[in-house]
Amino acid sequence: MVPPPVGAEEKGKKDPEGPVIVRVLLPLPLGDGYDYLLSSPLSAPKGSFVRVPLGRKTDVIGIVWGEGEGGIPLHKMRPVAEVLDVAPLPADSRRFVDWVAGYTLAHRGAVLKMVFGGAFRPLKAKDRIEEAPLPCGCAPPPPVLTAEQQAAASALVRMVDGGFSGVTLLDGVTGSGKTEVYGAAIARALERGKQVLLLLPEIAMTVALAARLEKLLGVAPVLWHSALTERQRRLNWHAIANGAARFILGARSALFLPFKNLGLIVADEEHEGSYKQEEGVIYHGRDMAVVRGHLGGVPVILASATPSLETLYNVDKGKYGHVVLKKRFGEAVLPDIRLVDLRAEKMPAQSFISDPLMESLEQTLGSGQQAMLFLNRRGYAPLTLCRACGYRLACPSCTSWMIEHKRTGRLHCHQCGHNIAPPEVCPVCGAADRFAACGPGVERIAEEVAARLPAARVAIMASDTVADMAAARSLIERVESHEVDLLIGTQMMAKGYHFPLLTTVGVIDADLGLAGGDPRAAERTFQLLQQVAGRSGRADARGRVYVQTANPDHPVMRALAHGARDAFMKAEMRERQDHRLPPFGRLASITLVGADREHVAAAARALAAAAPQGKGLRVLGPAPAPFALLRGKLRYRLMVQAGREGQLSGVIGSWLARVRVPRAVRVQVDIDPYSFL
DNA sequence: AGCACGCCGACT
DNA sequence: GTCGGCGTGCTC
Repeated sequence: MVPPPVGAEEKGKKDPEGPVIVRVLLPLPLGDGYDYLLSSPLSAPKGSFVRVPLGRKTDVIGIVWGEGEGGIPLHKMRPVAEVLDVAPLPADSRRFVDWVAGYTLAHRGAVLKMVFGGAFRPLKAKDRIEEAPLPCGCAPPPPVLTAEQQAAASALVRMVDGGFSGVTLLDGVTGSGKTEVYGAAIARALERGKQVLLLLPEIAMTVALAARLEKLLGVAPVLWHSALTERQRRLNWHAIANGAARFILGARSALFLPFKNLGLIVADEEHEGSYKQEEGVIYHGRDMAVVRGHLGGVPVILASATPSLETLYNVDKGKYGHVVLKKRFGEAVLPDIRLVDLRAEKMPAQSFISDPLMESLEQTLGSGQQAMLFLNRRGYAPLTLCRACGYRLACPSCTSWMIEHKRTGRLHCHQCGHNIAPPEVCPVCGAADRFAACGPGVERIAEEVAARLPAARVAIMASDTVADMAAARSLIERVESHEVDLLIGTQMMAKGYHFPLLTTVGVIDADLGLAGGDPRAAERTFQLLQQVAGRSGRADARGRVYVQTANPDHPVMRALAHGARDAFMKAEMRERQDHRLPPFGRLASITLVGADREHVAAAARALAAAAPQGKGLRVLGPAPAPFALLRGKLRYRLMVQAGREGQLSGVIGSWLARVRVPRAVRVQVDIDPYSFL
């Protein structure tokens, strides 16, 4: 710390109550905050919320992060205007902000912004809620658990009791009742007066699970996700900060909330790629949950039926505990998974449902049960081309095709949302009526079902048909109450839903996710298909799954058909080890984004020229990124490959600091990229 | 992130 | 002659 100017120092010596200089972190991407003067009678320990002037604004809220750092003339320093009547941000929350900023290379202030939850304002007096003890004695009776569930629940409860701040994988097959098992650990943490955070990868699932958990635990969870209104957001934020909220169910951003006495974190569906935040501060919700737990001395439960390879690796290494549920709950057994070899099926053109699958659908619906068809493609057809000249309708501002949607009657870009009316004639050759829809999307499958199973009541579940949580809820209810016979959907349908009457699942194109050079493709495809398969046969009737594939010998398909998850994961792990890919090595991607190709390319070259040398470090690229054009911006990509040891973030941070990149080119760093797109 | 300053094109 | 584009720099 640079000593304050002489005058101030003298004053400070004479008058211990005199002004002190504090470092205030602001929820803005300004780096590490600014120094402000704090004069008596104000006092503000670390973590205090303060109102400070900034530029022409007088009402910026920041947090006292430490002592002033000096290095700025006293006359530029402005005074703290007010110390807010809000509990200071606890030390573990502050350490978490520091850690995440250091790791992700985001501005510390940008991370603090997440702590503020987007809309921090002090509460009005009438909205103040005092900390309320849990209503005792009115908890619902604990659920009836199987012996296997009981053993698993006891192990997790012991972890909570022991105050063991480690990570445990709750590894239970689909339909094994993981919720009831981790529910026991949540109940115990609540009994002990602790706050519990339950994370889900997507907000669409929170509402359905909230109702189930309230029934199970007798406590309605406080929700935290991006769809809250500003008032709900403010009330929930303060309830979490003052401890009134005990049980919080949220999306990944909930990790940054100012918990008063957090005692347990559960990350459900821990393998889900949607835990990865891909914009702004780029982080993986599951990994940061582990960090948050570690920094707060809080146990963490990761739950999944198809754990990620990284998590299984940590189990193998003995770093994570492992609690296993091998059996489905009650009478249910795991579904029978059959591969349908698309090379051997003689399917007519424009037909995508094979005979074995169609027969099974007829039989299933005929006997009053439900079925589900899975295809991870929205819209009617993924590609529209001109049969006269071969031109493919593409988005003008993205590297992507325009995708026909019957629902809107338009062609949509799935990257930027740009949409157009179907053109009358080919924009290249002028031919009329020569456009051909190539391949199926969920709408086209619905069309085929309507033609071949006209009596079936069909619903489509995709992000465009289920725009908000109310729509998702109402669709789920329609399926639950058997107003729908056949559900056709994309991956949003794969997650956690429990439809007792659903016995048959068809996977239209199991090979879809395997194309391209993504090293995680096989793992992801396996997890997704296993989850989809797991929607079937969750009550007493055994489920049947038809997996249509042109690669029945692919390790993913063989593993699915034989229920050989562990062997498949072991083989994947060897592959990763051979290529020094995560978790055996580390990756970071650096993407340069800008409107001017020359500027972006020049910045990428400059960065590559200054690349760090060193032990086990490799910098690949620059090359045009997979979506080289996105929303009209050009994208170049560098990949950094490193060994397991070493400070990857630090190395990249100092590298970027050495290179001057014009402001018109944005630099996006993704430490531990999940998707290579 | 916002906001101001500053230097080059088409308008009352 | 001005209104306004967004490139650059600053905010304790």
